[in-house]
Amino acid sequence: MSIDQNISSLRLAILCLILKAPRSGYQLKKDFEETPMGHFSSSPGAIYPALKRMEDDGWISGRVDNPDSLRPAKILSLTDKGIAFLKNYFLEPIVERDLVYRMDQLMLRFAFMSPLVGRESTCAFLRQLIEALSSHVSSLRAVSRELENDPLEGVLALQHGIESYESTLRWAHDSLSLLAKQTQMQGKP
Amino acid sequence: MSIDQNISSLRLAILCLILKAPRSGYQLKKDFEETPMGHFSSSPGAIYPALKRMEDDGWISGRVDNPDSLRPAKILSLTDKGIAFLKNYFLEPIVERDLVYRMDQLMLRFAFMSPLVGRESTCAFLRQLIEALSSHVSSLRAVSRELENDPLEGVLALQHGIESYESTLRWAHDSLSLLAKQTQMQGKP
DNA sequence: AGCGTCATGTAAAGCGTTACATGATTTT
DNA sequence: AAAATCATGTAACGCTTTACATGACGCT
Repeated sequence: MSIDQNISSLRLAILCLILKAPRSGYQLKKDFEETPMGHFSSSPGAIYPALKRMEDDGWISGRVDNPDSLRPAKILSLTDKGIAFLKNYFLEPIVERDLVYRMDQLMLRFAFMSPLVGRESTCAFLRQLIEALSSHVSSLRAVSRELENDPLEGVLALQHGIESYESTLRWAHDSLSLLAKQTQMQGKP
Repeated sequence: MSIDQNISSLRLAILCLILKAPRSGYQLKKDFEETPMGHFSSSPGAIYPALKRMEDDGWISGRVDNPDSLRPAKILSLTDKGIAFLKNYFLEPIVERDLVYRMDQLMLRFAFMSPLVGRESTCAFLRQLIEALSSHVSSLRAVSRELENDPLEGVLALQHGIESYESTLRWAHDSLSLLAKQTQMQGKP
């Protein structure tokens, strides 16, 4: 079903950034070091090989800017294939696996999807997220109830997980209201 | 300073589980599949090599249970060296890096440290965590304030990060009160 | 003259994922 | 009799980390 079974978070973060605006490997490195996207940590030994592989895959292509300059930078842009990939990726349904293993990728999707697939799809994404989170929290609570004679610290650690998902759930509700309101206002100026 | 620069989450999770009670590779696999520790996902191709490496490092050692049985299981226990490693690891100070890149490891520490280093140290751990989280949230809020003309979705994604840390902060406060109360009560029966 | 930054990479080693392999036992 | 479970692993591949390497430019 899903076109990409697995894309690494680093690859996705890179694609998202050069979707927003084409840039060089060095600029990507800076972005990861200096912005709140920091936890897609990255050394040149991760970024440059990743760029090469994605160029080989035909998702991005580099063009040397200012070839005469003595310090030429290779500016990377998405190819049509790369754009198509991202579009498909952004529109995939959310499954429980995503919540547990790939929350970071869900947040990347949310932060970067609107320009490519529209605000409507972003709202749909949030509605799916709310659905998935609600059901996941319920099942975690069920597990928690069965842990009554486990060590207190273990129960509390699970409690932390539950509260994190609940916090994300509240955030999704709030963000959805905000986006929905803004989208309406854009419709009626 | 820090004795272990980097231990993988899988290695740490395995050590914690066999600290709680010695067990086989297969049992570890089951634990990761069936308990809320699920996100230390794991296939045999991850667990068995990790066990082998940790045996080579001298942290754990295996003893075949029921050697006569046709289905012998190799039960792994911590060595003295492994226990010493874990003890040191549990007592390391919390740094901002841990919050951003290794929250899962912090939760493992919390869940499993008490039997080895005592409730007092666990409370100290929570106090450090509260300290680190407070300061991290402040700095994220400062970043957020500078993002006023960025796309709404980007700002909201950062907001999600902030709220997650705040939720963890609330949890740490609550857990500390609970543990402190319980520890007191154990003192005066 | 030296240090920091721009800019791109390579090499080695370890870790994780997916898939495959084996063989006995228990359940349906 | 077939399927699931117990129990342990290996092989190939890709990704990440750490460290190293190169060279030009800009500031002090």
